[in-house]
Amino acid sequence: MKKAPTIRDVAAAAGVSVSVVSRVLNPESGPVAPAKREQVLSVISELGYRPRAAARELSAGHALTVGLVVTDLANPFFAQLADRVVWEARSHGVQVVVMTTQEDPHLEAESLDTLLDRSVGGVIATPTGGNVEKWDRLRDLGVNVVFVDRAIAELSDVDVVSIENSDSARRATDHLIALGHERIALITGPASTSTGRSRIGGYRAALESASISPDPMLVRDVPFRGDGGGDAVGSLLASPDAPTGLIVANTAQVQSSVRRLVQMGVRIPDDLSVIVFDDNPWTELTSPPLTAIRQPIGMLALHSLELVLGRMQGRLPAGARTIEVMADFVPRSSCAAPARLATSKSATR
Amino acid sequence: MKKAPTIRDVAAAAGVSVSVVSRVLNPESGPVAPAKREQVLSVISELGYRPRAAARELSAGHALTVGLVVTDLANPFFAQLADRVVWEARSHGVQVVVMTTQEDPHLEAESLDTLLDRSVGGVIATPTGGNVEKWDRLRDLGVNVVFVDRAIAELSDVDVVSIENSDSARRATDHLIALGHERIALITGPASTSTGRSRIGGYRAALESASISPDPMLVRDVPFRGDGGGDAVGSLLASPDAPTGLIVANTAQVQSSVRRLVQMGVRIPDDLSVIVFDDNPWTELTSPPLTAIRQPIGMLALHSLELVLGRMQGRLPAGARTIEVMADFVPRSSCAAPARLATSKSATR
DNA sequence: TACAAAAGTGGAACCGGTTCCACTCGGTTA
DNA sequence: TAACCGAGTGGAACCGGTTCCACTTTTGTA
Repeated sequence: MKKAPTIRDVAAAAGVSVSVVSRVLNPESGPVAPAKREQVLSVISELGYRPRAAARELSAGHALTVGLVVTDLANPFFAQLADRVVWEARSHGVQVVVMTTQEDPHLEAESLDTLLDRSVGGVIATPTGGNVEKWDRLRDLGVNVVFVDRAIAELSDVDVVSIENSDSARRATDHLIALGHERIALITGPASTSTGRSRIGGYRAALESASISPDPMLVRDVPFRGDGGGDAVGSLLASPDAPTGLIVANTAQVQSSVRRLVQMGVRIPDDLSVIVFDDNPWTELTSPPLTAIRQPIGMLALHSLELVLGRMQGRLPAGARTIEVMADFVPRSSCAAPARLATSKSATR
Repeated sequence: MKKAPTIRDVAAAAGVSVSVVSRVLNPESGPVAPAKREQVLSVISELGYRPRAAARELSAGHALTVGLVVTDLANPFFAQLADRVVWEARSHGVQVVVMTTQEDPHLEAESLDTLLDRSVGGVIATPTGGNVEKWDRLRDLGVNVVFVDRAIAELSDVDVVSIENSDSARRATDHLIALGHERIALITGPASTSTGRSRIGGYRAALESASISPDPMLVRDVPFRGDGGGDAVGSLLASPDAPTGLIVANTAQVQSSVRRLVQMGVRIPDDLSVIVFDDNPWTELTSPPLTAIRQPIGMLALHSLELVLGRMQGRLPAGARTIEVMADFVPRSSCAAPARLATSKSATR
């Protein structure tokens, strides 16, 4: 087991001081005679020298690393987000430390402490909603924070990147209304999250424009974890006045909801028209392929990273920025006009 | 923006030397009087002191970090693997830096250099197959390497964790043979990978046991990236002597293959019986639900991390270890006896 | 030709931990 | 009572970079 060369090894081999080597490594930090620069560079490649990140971090006070804090990578949404973030970060020479919270504020707090130990320059996170003071402390210590997909009401001065939640929910609802649906159910994230509230808002706005009076029983805000989506589907369809259209706007619950629909043998779109917030590749392999709101995950990742890196390099003006990107509406075969039969059936009960 | 307290701040506030604080932090490194220990601990919690990871790394020479090198996190297999690795690592106080290679040896090499800069204690990787000398150099510099899912023939002295590839392929093949299939196609990973070869081996063994002569045209080893699976499906089914059974044993190509089957309107299992190597939750939401070989990803993650951490702590005997875990066979509705019609149709051509 | 400004260089402190070592102080043992 | 041992402590070097500063050598300008 060999030992990796250090900057002093390089200096000695090149017959210069460590200062010169360091200046070759960081060109902005001072002048070096062209001849010596060549000399040093050749010794570096000959020895295979690479500067230790830890040493650089120690003296710089912060690392060229960003933390990515998400619920879990088993969720395709976060997996793809992580994939894009890692990819973009790489092209900027930045590493990504991934932490998962399982939607548990306690684990989230632990993750933030760990990232603080590591002196990360920034954090991209989908916050659980707790730990308000912890996020504040993090920012106070100079860590740049960007929330993605969700925001926290109590932390209004944090950068946020998300899709246009209200607009997306509105478009999905409008689509069903245009097909003739009047009883449209919405399964969405907790009303305590900005995402949940905005999507409910967009849904309500669409109903109001169509002069359909909203039925609170048709709106189900379920937690991001657990089987809340499936349960909501079950209880919605068990109702005597069951909906003819369903929008699953809680990304984490799409799979659970669709699974329940399949298990119950619900015929789509005959019995129920369905729109899901998910661009999982498998949604078009189900039968029928599901009409979906596709979140432009690459854009979310790109903007998040741009914000974090921009702040880290101090090239962004002060003041929190909110970036909302458009989501795509992808019509497939899971929506149709409501069946006469279904309408009369619910009417006769 | 405040400044985080350092060990010297703690020492000063507690009226002791930094040595004492350090010994409180690392109990094995020396004695501390019980009274002073209490004193120091109380100052630590009062100041909210946390040791900087970079400083510790610098003097220790290596970090409490492991690198995870996979193709991409958009692949559910790697996403779940990463999820479990991150989770297990957390419970050991270890952080995970994720790097993706896009199956490109050049990007892989870059990732390894980066991990070296970061002085990671270990690397868990799905190797692309190239960079043999680079992997060697990494190990030579004291980085513990564990390959997961695949091995590299040229690197025989590296720990490997994978499923029982041969056995799994054999079981899938046996299942189709038992149903009466004789023309069974196999889509698998490149024959240059251990995984690909083992699965072909298991498949051939099953055929031989049943005295079915293998047809080389029915075995397609396609790259992990790209649309090789879909193309293979297309060309297999276009053949005058098309198979009645199909095993997709290249995890990365399952989605592409199934997509093509759906696009071509192939009736499953009437026209074709299908078994996939994938435990993607969506495989049971397709119609029909797909019979699958489920890789115990949690086990792969657990064993990989145990190996890496075990080596890092030097509590494992020398010599490479190979761990193969059993995969589950999950029968669903995508397999049936071959249709007479299909048989006669292919016979009449 | 004289002198100021700029380019180039190396020494040394510093970042925040860990660890070796010398030292003091009590209590045992010969 | 002297020699010895171990627990407990603080000083200082060290890990491998970066950066400030003092110093020497060019170069440019009056």
